[in-house]
Amino acid sequence: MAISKKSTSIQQVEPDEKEPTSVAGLVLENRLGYALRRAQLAVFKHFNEAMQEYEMRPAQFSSLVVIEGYPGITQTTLAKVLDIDPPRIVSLINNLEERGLALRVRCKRDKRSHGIFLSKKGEALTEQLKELAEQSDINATQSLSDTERRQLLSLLVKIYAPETSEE
Amino acid sequence: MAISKKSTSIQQVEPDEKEPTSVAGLVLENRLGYALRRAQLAVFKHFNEAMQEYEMRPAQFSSLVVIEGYPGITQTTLAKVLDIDPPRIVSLINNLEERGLALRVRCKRDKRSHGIFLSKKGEALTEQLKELAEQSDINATQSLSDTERRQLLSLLVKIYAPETSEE
DNA sequence: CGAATATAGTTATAGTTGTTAACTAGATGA
DNA sequence: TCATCTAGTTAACAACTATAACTATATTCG
Repeated sequence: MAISKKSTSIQQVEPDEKEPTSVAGLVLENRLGYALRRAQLAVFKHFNEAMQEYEMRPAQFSSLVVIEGYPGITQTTLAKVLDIDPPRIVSLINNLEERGLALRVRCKRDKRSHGIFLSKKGEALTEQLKELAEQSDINATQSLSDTERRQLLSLLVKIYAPETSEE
Repeated sequence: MAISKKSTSIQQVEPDEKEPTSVAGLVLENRLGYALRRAQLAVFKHFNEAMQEYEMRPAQFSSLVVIEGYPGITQTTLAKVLDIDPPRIVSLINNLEERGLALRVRCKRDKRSHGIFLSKKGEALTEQLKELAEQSDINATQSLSDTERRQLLSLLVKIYAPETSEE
């Protein structure tokens, strides 16, 4: 229950003596959304450090992985798979193309659309970065056992893609 | 393994016939960072919809909850607890203060610092929103059982605050 | 056929967030 | 007292996301 203090009429009050430094004991600790956000930021921090020398952002890496798995995928489909808006795909692919990692190939049948492919260089880099990313995930979750990590992954997939996780 | 296609020399290629619409079967499905991000976005989406009529953003709500738990907390400490930068706190508290939900009280002992308190209105709203938030989390994770939800929360806390979760 | 409609990709824009540097007022300690 | 430190603030800026609108092609259907 809230601590009643007639807050609105207080003029001069000492800040609380206890100086908390974590969310321990607060309702926040029981909020799934908050915990997800904090955990996500912690894991991304590791990822970004691991990828720093490759100048690879999370969304760029995800794109590489999807393109590797579906060579020739169109930009629209890539946007659907990654659940991001089409305009974001443009600069994403521009960037990968400028760096010689991916390339657009105009589709013969439907000249509006492009198939996206990885270059040899892109394929090689993707292979390399996938291992880095996996290691980064493990480092970021060292307080978890392998079993716990697998459990966590399975629970998360159930949340964001409930239909595909029922196999 | 990557499908070899001599990508760099291709001029005209049909996009793949299969049109994937999810990350099912891809390496992405095994990436903890990606799964965390997608799940977090999904849960936040529910939260934002639930809070829409109150114009309450995640960080504002988190602040309310922490202030409720530690009345008189200073802005610096709040920043530490929420793990955000001090400049962000300023506009956050400004907003809550403008809306009559919280108030700064200059500390007698150290006139540089402010204790932050909830107003009566802020306390009442926080109580109300906490219930909304909990319901929103449950709605966002309907594919999870209560046990799974508790498991997930405990795993997440282990990641972002490993020391406090060992009790 | 050809006009209306729809789609893929793009551009431009702006709102929102997070980051950094620097400033002010007050505190601390030699 | 002077130098240094800290709490809070301001301002500038980089990054991300969302929206609207434009182009070029494709499709539908009278």
